[in-house]
Amino acid sequence: MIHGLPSSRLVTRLQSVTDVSPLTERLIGGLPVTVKNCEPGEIVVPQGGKPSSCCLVLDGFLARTRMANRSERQLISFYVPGDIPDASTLHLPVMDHNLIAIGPAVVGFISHASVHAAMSESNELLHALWRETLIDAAIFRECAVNLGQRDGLARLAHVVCELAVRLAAIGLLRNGSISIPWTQTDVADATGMTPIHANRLIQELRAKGLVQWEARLVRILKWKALVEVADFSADYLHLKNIDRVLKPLVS
Amino acid sequence: MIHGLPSSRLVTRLQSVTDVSPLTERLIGGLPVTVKNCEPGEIVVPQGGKPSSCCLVLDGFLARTRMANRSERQLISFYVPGDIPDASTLHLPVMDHNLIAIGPAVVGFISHASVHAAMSESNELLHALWRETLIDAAIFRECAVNLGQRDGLARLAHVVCELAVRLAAIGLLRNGSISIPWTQTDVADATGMTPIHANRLIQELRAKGLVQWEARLVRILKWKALVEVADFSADYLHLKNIDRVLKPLVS
DNA sequence: CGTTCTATTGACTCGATTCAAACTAAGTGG
DNA sequence: CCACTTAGTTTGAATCGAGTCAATAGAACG
Repeated sequence: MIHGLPSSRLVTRLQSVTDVSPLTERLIGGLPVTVKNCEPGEIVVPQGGKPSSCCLVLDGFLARTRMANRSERQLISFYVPGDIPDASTLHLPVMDHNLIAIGPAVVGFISHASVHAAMSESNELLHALWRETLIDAAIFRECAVNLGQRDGLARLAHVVCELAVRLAAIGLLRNGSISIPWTQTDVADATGMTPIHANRLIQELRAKGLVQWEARLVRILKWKALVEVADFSADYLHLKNIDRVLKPLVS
Repeated sequence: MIHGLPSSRLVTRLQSVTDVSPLTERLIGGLPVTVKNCEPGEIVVPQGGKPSSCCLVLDGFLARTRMANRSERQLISFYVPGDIPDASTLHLPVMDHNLIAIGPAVVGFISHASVHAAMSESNELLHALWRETLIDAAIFRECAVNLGQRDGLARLAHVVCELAVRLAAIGLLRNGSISIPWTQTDVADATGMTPIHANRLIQELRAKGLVQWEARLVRILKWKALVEVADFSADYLHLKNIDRVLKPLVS
């Protein structure tokens, strides 16, 4: 459930990176949002489409996917509440990838026109949204490093670490657990391996006592050891107060 | 050698994506540029640094690299003349990766202050630079798809295809060849494999008659077949007049 | 003219995929 | 309420791509 204005999710997210002025917060609060419930697996914004609005994740998770060889799906990044995964359509009309719902999700659509209008009133908002797209890009880069240089177990652990930190940053980490309704096939597509192999590596993480991974709830048991296995550093997420964000994980 | 103003490289690049108004062109021409020659392998902009200027590639090639496991280097993307690889520093102060020179390169530094000043005079320029960072992000995404889903030969072919199209788009493709002073180790780091394996796959591309790969000159012999092997589509580069760009390659 | 960097080749090993199949959980409809 | 379907997870065995180790050959450079 979403309390208060849908757009408060966005404010929370922006505040995890930088301070937000009252003016900008008011402008965001004034944005007209069309809320939509999405089915698990639903294509929220399709590749090849030319959307005239941006989509803001309000609840649940989205993911960015692109096909290779007409059948292999690479999952490039996950999106959590407060993220605007298709902010790129403000300046690149055609989507070159899909945005899909991982499990049931709630999104809000905000027309490009109203976003542009708000940005013209607040330079801070403009820079904040640009910055969001840049952090998104940093996540893609880390995804490339992950897929190109780390072995299977590290890739898997890295995805868990990133999601944990991003959820912690917006206050959605519960009991040191991330609750995301992904299937092992989703995990496999995110880590560039087969579902069979993903399954075996999940078992290995469990056997090492690093995580508790039951159904779709992943509880982090040994954060430092997991970070070590994952070769994870949160620098690329460009969060402010990173120590405070990590505190509930380190314990 | 660079003819005319150094910044004309940037105008050429921007024009490959969208039209550029005379005002914006004039503003770009008025940007103060500090030119610097870079040694092969030199770190042009270091990870962890907080640059106060943007760097514009004038001649030669840069590459974006990030380390994994304290020793493995992933090469995420190449930069060609006209690109501004660190435009992200306009809004994210800390570099989370390195920019290095592939072979000798010439870059121009433009202070953040003067870029911001120019953007405040031309909304078009602001949107164009934002768009540049978004296309950069699209290249990272494709890099992730490449590393995660394609086999070695396809990854290698894909890197060649992308560079060929990007060079063609700014008129730097000569005789259907790309002339880039990379080592096979650079190629290996870009494709997520060992130099030994990169060498074997380069030989395979040669054996299939797709490319002529001698020293650091890669001539494309069979574009369509190479695209087929690479599973390449230029959509993610968001170029205008893509057919005209591809013409010298298809022949 | 030796030193260093780069390219190439061969043999061996191992991680990851493929193929095949069993098992669990959750719906669905008769 | 129970067969039946479907989606997801788990296990095993065989194969193959890619990495490692080792060594040589060539090119570039001071």
